[in-house]
Amino acid sequence: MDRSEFDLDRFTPYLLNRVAGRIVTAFEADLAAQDVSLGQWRVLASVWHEGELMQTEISRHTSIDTSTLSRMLAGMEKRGLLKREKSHEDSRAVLVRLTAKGKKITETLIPQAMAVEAAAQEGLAPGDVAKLHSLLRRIYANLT
Amino acid sequence: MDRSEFDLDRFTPYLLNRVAGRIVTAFEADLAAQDVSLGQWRVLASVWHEGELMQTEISRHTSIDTSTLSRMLAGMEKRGLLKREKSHEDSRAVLVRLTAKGKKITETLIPQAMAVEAAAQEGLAPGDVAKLHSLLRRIYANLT
DNA sequence: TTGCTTTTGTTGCAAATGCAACTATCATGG
DNA sequence: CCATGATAGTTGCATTTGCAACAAAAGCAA
Repeated sequence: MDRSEFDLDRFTPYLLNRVAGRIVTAFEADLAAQDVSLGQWRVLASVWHEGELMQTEISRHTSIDTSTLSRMLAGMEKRGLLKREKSHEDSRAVLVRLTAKGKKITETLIPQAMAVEAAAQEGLAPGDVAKLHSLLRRIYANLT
Repeated sequence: MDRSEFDLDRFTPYLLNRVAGRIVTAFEADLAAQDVSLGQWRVLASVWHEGELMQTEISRHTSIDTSTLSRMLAGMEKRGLLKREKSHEDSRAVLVRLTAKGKKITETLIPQAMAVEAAAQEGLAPGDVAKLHSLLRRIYANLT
């Protein structure tokens, strides 16, 4: 097989992964300042955004395995970032909600995350961000 | 803070991560068929593409920590996928090269990876892929 | 109702991960 | 040349991860 037939620099998954890695790196200091791991941040952002979520839904939003999530949420609850309580409609399910402390930390991190996003998108032409989002959503849908 | 000020569905890092996760999922069966982990695939693809790489360079390409990589490469070498030999120019460095077996497995996976990419990009207008790559490269450069 | 399947969440356990500490080598400034 | 700092790689060790196996609850079909 010839090398030119597979150029990593034109391979979408590679480019995506590379960018995602850089974004994480750029955000790591902010996370560390709040003593929050990347996974925990994703949980906080998801629950903050949705208001209330079952663990399975968090898992789908964050791609974190449910077993990992179970233990991660236990730790976050012990630390007082969120609380878990059994759902009334489905007594298998556990509903996760942020505490005031969890909200506060999340709302500290959100503007910092948006600053990283802004830095990442600096210099893009008007409409480029919308185009990027549109393409990413289409790709996501294609793989569903 | 108002919920509308931070919409995950318009947050670039979230969209990127979501897409990356789907791509990985779509490729997992192919990887499992070769008994290759995601990290190992990234190593194989990088070394195949470059021909020969130092471990540090592999780490930069794949975002895999050097300590993890050290052990991962040892395992891959034991399995016969690659070989490591000391560099002559810099005797600290270890040069990694694929064996015939490693090349063969990689060249089995490459077309499968490209098929996943093609499925992901299905229905995109002409020029959209180039536009996507261009945006991703710009974002990457912004965070360097 | 009963039996079978699916879904939600937790835990055991082995493997993977990543930070520190360390060695060895190279680069640079006096 | 030597001294200092930077870089490449490995290993120790504690934590994290994720696959299996499991329990409990819900859904569904007959």
